[in-house]
Amino acid sequence: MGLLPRPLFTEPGLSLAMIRTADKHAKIIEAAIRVFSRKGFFHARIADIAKEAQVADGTIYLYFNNKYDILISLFEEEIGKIILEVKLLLDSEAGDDPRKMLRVFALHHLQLMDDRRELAEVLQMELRQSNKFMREYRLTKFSEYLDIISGIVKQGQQQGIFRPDVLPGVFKRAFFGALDETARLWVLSPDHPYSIEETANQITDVFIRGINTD
Amino acid sequence: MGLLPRPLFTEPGLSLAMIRTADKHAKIIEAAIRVFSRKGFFHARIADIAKEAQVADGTIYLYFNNKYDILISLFEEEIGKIILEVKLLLDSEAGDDPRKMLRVFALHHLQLMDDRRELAEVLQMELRQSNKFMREYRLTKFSEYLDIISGIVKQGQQQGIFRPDVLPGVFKRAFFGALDETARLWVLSPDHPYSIEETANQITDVFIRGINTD
Amino acid sequence: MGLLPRPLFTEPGLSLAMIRTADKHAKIIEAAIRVFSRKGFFHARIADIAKEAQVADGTIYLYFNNKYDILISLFEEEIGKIILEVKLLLDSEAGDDPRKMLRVFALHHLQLMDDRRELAEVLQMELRQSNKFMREYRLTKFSEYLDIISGIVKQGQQQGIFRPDVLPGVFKRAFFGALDETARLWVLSPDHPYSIEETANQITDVFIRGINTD
Amino acid sequence: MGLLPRPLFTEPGLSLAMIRTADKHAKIIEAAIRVFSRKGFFHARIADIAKEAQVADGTIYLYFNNKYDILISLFEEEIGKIILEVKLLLDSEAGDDPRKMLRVFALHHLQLMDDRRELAEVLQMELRQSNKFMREYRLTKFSEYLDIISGIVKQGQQQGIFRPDVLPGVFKRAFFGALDETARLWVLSPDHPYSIEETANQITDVFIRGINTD
DNA sequence: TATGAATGAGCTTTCATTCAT
DNA sequence: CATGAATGAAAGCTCATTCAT
Repeated sequence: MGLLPRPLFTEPGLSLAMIRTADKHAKIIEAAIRVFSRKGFFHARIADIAKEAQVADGTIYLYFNNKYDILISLFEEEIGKIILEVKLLLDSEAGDDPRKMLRVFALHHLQLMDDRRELAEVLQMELRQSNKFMREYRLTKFSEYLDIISGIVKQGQQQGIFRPDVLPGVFKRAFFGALDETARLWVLSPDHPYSIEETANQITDVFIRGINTD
Repeated sequence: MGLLPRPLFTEPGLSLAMIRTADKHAKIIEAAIRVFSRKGFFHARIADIAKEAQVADGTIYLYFNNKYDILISLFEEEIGKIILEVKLLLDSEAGDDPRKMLRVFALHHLQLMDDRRELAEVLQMELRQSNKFMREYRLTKFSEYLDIISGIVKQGQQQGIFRPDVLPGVFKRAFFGALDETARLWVLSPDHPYSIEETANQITDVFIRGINTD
Repeated sequence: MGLLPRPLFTEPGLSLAMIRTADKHAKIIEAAIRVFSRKGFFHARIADIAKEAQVADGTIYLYFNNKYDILISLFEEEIGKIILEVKLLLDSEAGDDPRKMLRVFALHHLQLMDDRRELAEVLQMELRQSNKFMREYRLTKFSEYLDIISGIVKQGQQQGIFRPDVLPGVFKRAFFGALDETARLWVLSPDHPYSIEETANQITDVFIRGINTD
Repeated sequence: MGLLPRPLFTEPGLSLAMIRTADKHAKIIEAAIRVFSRKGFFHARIADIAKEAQVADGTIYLYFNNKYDILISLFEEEIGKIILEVKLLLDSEAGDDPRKMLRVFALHHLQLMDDRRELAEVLQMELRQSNKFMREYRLTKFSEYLDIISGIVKQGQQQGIFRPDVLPGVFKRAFFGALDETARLWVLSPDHPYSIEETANQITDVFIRGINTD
């Protein structure tokens, strides 16, 4: 018995059970993204998600309180990951140039919406409803995402390259709205007439010209 | 029965019955706007709408095929009215100046979203879902609304005052998205930090600078 | 049209619709008694009651708020009827003699439990649980029923034929408990070894001797 | 493995394992009494009982076949203990006087219902249902408990101090019912208006006068 | 023995839609 | 045209029980 192979090294505080748990939580979220994108939140049945995740219906309730909780968790976790990604990208590719930063942000957002079509669809379709009907959940991650944009604007204004009379709180919504409405087209009709880079540049060009001091 | 009073004169093609019918149709649409804005489409019950419209549940099915049909009709009719309004306004207030036209469009859109809060909420929350789940209905009116913007852009490009490399099909979505995301803030938190005019100008300024030739 | 027969006289405030409604309410209560007696409240499904009452599942919710509400209504209504019955009987058969009254009460209670076996079973099995878990409902009718007994005792004490040191509030529970536990035997094993009259007399004899002054 | 310490001496037929087993069996029963009294049998979850007993859910199934089995075991074991107690008490305190015996029985029953409120509640609420739905289990202990009363009556009749025409089988139910319905009041509203002794005496007085020859 | 994650059958309740009046 | 009582399909969620470890 002592001869049975045992792991020589175990990550401290990360048991097999925890791995499995994390595994199932993730599996359910991923399944939910697929199902929600296919049928929408309201038409999606718990049974659909369970089937897609290859678990029993009841298992879902070991990881989430209810159907809404799946949606909210999905939002917060996925947007959380996106925030990390885009921040990393801004650091590594945009230097200290706010114009470059807007460009990077726009390209990343559109690329993401294109690459992860199913997630995009869920965000596009369900985020608005949720804000209204699940007030208890604040969708804090989403705010955080928008605040990256206003942060860039403020930085540009401090550097004197963005017009100081532009309100960052208004700009962030306008910029995000412009990108998101554009991406929405792709969700509805998957083949885009222009390339992602082209579209991202078009939009960023307008906004940068619009906000530049000169 | 023959003795019952009948209208001696009838507008051709518009009988009393039709007026009454139109009356109830409108009453139900208005009720639906209020109920959908309060509870969202999925949580709204036909019984809620019937109560709000002061008709019996069954009466609704004399004017609409089903619950979805109410939503679609609501979209098409209300957006139809908005299109008429904004076109009239563009004619009367913007002359032939595309810059002025964008300004008028933006102000009108935001003012509308502010004035008709309940309608705004329904459009904000339900339009996206519907696009996906009711493909049979094309939401043609919505496309028509967006095309007003691209029309303005094209006109400006022909006049040589807007940069020719801006794609009108991209611009229309960006501009609408910027306005709509901004208006969405008000739906969620009714008191706006800045005035509507201020906000409309901020956004239009950015876009006009962004698209201007020079 | 004026020649169509119309009811010449209509009971004020009792429309056809109201009769139908009362009808269905009663049908559901009766069905519930049968189903609850057969399977017990917890094992009884709404679908069972609906089937037994020959209505759709949903119809039940037009008349009752939920499953508990059926049980509570059943209690209050049936015990209400029993109270009326026994009061009438006491008036007509017991004169002013409290001893006779106890006898009438006992016989009536046991006879009822024997005649309406299904109702008896429901009261026997569910009344106790309900008192505990549905505190919001006070089971006021049941208290009223018990108070008939204490009323008789008080009357007997005023007339000087019952011992004044007997507490009516204790006696009422003891007397009712004695009768009800006895009746419970019949619910469990339907064939009684002794006749109802014999049993009723046995019990009443003991209690009357026990409470008589002399 | 053979080197593991083993008890050098074992009580015949009572190994350490059996003691541990008995231990857990008892712990679960005690937990079940608390949980059933709090929530009722149907609303109580196995998980609740497991938590209360500080064992895992699955462990319960090592000691009981199913949820019903816990309830039945609880009944039989607890009533078994009560029978032993009351028989001991009758021997030690009532001598050969059947009147005294009834008095002792009544006081003991009421005192028990007052002292062990949680057990009382479970017996009050669940015993009746169980009789109906778990026919396979005969609740033999409960019959045995009632038969103590009829035994006393028979003894009194043999001694000529109780009226011979009273049927012991009827009397036992009446007496028990009277006591139990009285105790039920306490379960529902914990503060009793009269002392236990007073109440026990009131009831026994009535029954003894009622059954005495004279 | 002991554990507790996983299972999936089961049921109350809701509500869009129908239709007899 | 108008009514609203009746319908019954549909689904979220619970929890007793199992079983791999």
